[in-house]
Amino acid sequence: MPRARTLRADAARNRAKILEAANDLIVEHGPDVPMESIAAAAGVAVGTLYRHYPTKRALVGAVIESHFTHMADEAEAAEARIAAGERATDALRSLAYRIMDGAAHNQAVKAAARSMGADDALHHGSELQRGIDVLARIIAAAKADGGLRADLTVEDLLLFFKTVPVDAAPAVRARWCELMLDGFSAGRP
Amino acid sequence: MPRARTLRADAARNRAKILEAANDLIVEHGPDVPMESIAAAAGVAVGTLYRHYPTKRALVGAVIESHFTHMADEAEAAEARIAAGERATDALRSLAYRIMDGAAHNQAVKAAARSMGADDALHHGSELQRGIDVLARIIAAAKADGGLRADLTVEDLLLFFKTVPVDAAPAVRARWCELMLDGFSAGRP
DNA sequence: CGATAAGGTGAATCATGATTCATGATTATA
DNA sequence: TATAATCATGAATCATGATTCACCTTATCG
Repeated sequence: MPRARTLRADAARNRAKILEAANDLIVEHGPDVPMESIAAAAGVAVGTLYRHYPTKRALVGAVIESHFTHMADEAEAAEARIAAGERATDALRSLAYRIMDGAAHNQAVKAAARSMGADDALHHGSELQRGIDVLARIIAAAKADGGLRADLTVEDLLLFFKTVPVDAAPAVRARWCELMLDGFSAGRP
Repeated sequence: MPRARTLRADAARNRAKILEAANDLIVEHGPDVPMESIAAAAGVAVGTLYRHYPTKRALVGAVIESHFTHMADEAEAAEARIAAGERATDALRSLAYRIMDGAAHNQAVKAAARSMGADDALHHGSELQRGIDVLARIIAAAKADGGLRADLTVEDLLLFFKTVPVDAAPAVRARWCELMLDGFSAGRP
């Protein structure tokens, strides 16, 4: 998705560095990282931030979107493994674990978004939708092989990702994931 | 728990109004409600806030503590019902639903705490501990009557309360609770 | 190699919000 | 009721952080 037309080489480089720095700092220091800090971390001046992203909200939105991209890719990879013969339920399970860390990060960024204005008004572009679509197919497949409770929906999965304990230690997070997935599995209604 | 000595009547009244206003506003408008707003909602001037709570953090801490008190009370009530003959597993289940809304609120306030400095350094006084102790006894009882997976711990429950989807609609929250509790029940390991 | 438009810089501006403090009420006693 | 503590008030102070803009740099292309 190139801009109007070719972006100058250095500009493209800076844009990437900014996005990365924004992600890192927001994840690590929470919603209130100053734009100045992000600029410093990216090795540019504030003005440059604003050339690429007109407001802080826009920057945060871009970071979120990049997470959705990552998650959607992860989901597609899982789907590919299913196509290659892996049991859908197992693929979903490992996908959940894989996405978890990404989701944890995403939540941190979402918090940033919330602490500003419209939290959900932020893009929610096609990337999220792409991920949701894939997820729906995987869920259907997992139900078909009998590993998932029949009433589980994509929304449930999304809720799962939404409630990932962001600040918990990895071990705690894994335990949480285990409990949650057990609630998802067939056996109960 | 009286202060140094008797608090002037009007002062006590204000103190209560402030705590209530702080709770309401933080829950509704998020971590960044200005002290001015809280003061206005409580019907006092900012200076009065500061007479009762030396910093914003202190105020938020007090609000959190009051939530812990509420939750601990709720847990004790559940324990009483068990003593009165209710099945422990059922009591735990309904307790979870009961605490959920309170926890949702509490999370909002915790977010406020986090957005400032030390999030866990805030009190965590005896009220939290009281609740934890009761919870532990209820869990033991529920395991005894065979309704709970054997490896469930108090920490798991705490994690559950910690991850309540704060901003979700009540129906969504209920669904989430159902899924989670199914993960807690006996049947899986 | 220039010319030039695209890109970068960072001090200055502007807004918001926590916290303080000199001054004016109220409540609780003697 | 008179007086001393206690409280309450809110404008002023101070700090922080987003955003802008007039002025330099440099990539790109003939």
